[in-house]
Amino acid sequence: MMQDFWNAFKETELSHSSVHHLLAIDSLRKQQGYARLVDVSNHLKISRASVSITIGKLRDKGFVTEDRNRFLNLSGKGTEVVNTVLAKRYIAKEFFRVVLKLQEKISEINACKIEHLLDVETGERLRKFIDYYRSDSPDAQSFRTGLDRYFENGPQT
Amino acid sequence: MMQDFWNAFKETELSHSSVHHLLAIDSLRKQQGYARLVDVSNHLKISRASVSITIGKLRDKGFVTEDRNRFLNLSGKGTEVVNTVLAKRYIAKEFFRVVLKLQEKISEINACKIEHLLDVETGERLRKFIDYYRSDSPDAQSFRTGLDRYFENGPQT
DNA sequence: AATATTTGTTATATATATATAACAAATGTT
DNA sequence: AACATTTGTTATATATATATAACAAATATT
Repeated sequence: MMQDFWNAFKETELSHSSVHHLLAIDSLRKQQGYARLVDVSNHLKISRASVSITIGKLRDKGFVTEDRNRFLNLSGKGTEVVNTVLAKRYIAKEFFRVVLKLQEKISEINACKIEHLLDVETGERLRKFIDYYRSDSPDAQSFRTGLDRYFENGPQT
Repeated sequence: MMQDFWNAFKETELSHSSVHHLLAIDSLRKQQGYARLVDVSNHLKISRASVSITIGKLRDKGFVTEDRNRFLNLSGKGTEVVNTVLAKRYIAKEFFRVVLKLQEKISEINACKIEHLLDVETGERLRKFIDYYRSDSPDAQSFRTGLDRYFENGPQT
């Protein structure tokens, strides 16, 4: 009983790899309007065989659906997972790009690395921080200018 | 030839798990002056068998040494890895704790999650950011005050 | 010293994430 | 329609990170 509950609970926990499969389906559907298994395979650069197994599990767990023509889609649950992760990725990327002023590409890579590790509270706090940092408040404006100078020239003793 | 070079190069790449074994040895030696296999096992809450295998590999790769009495220590290489990771962990923790004002514990957990993912450039940039954020510059001072208020009260339209 | 406990190793097993090979089903081409 | 290619599945294999069990070696207790 306890065991069943625990397993049901854990059903929602997805590995980093599984989440990437969901993100691939989302991304492909947004880009080209559909996502077949082979598309996911190419997108992630993982063999069809491996993708087949992972998608099979995601289907069993109810994150992914498949229509008569084998086109893949996300269920409500799947969409929720993807949106949550994308939101965190976006926040993290903004931080690296806008605050730390790292290159677009590096910001993207860093964000992908940590997106799935941020808990909700941390994500929200980071969001708030960035909001304030980018705001029109005079505090924030002069802090940005000062930070820029500091990044370029270091401490001006 | 090319292959050998590549393998030699990759020898330096350690998994997250392996790095944690090195960190455990470091931490134990700092705390209690020595680190045996069983201590690492207890510290990481991983079976002795598993630790034995991992430490064996780390010994072969030259990250860990063992004296006549089987006490473990880090080699120069091992120490370097540990110091690099600890520096990143420290920076990340400071960010969560001091800038985002998250709890000590949560900051620690977040830092452990991402410590091994930060590249050098990002780590340095984050370090610089925190330095400026904490500085006595009037910019930074009023930004901190404004941010605090924002965290507590949200946007004051 | 004899016995008990702790420690480290080895063998074997599991789960995850991947790969290749073989094959059937679907699709496309001539 | 016949043949070729693409697609998805299944079987089998590898690497990593773990576990338990059994056992030998070291250490501690009586």
